[in-house]
Amino acid sequence: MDKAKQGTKDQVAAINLMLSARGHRLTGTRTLILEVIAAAQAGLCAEEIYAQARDADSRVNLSTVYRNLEMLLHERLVSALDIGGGIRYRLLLPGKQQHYLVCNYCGRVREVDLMYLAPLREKLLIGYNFEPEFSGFTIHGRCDYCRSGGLPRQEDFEQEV
Amino acid sequence: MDKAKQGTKDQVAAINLMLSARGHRLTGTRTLILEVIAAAQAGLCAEEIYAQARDADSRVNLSTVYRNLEMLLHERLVSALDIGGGIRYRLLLPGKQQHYLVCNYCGRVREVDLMYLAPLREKLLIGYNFEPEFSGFTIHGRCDYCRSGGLPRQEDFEQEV
DNA sequence: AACGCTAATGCAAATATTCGCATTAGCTAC
DNA sequence: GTAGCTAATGCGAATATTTGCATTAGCGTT
Repeated sequence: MDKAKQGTKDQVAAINLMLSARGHRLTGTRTLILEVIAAAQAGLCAEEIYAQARDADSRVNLSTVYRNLEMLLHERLVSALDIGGGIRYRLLLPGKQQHYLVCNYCGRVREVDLMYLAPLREKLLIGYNFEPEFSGFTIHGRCDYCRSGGLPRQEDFEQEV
Repeated sequence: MDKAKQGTKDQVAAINLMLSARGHRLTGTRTLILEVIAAAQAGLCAEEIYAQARDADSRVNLSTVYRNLEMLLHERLVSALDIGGGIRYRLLLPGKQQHYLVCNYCGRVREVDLMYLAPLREKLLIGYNFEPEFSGFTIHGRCDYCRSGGLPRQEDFEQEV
């Protein structure tokens, strides 16, 4: 087994532990779905996850994929990001939190350092006793490029995130 | 004509001006859809907007409603908020920006004062030359009630926002 | 007022997502 | 290891949302 595959397996094992601790059952289909998401470099849409999982086990059903994605989102183990062209899901591992700046004009996406969000967290805690869960958090706006005279409102710009 | 209706008409006229200035055409269907959204107290889902617009003109089509909602979101004239039970749309007027704290555990929603977000805006501008557009912005997390021992993970809690 | 360009519409069909329900299979307790 | 409970699954059907395309109708120009 190559290294990448082993890394995927390890990640999935870790997630399964977490799911089990939170009262979810570890099923074959669920593990399969997790493996597909963990192995992917970029974010995958529901249909892609379904297609790849079905390659491994033809009985896998699309609605099960959707149900698992919903659960994994709720447990904050995957993130969902829509920058046009549908929602794409990716693994959200502890220690490697993901926060995005998404440009409304050209679609470019970049990550924000958590440090930018930390003070907001403190203030929301103090002001509202509200504890934000920033995993997979996205902020929309106008990016450097578009503010600096880049082509405005260029649609359908996509990039690997 | 009663006062509320006049207020709605005024809002729609203001929005139409803005749309026109941005190169959109002012059509009957579009104005109808705007009137429905402006008249509503709470947020409406696409289907509700469709139903009400169709009452006024039976030829209105659901896909036109979706296309207008997409455009209005893009122009930041309406906000979309999903707290379970589907996406609900509402008017987003200048001077009355809306930013929400949404609890992931009980579903409660409350508004955040823009003042909490202002420093983040400054820092994103300085650090990334990124200008956030916070209209209709939502932050998910765990609310006061749920942090203070409220029933955890109570689903399907809904309230007027 | 008529003309031309094309955004916007309505309609139908294609996709995407959710739901109800009978069945299966993890997990716990014995 | 087996029995029982019920979360999770697969399947089909119901909704929700998007898309392609021919037609209509704003709006600027003449």
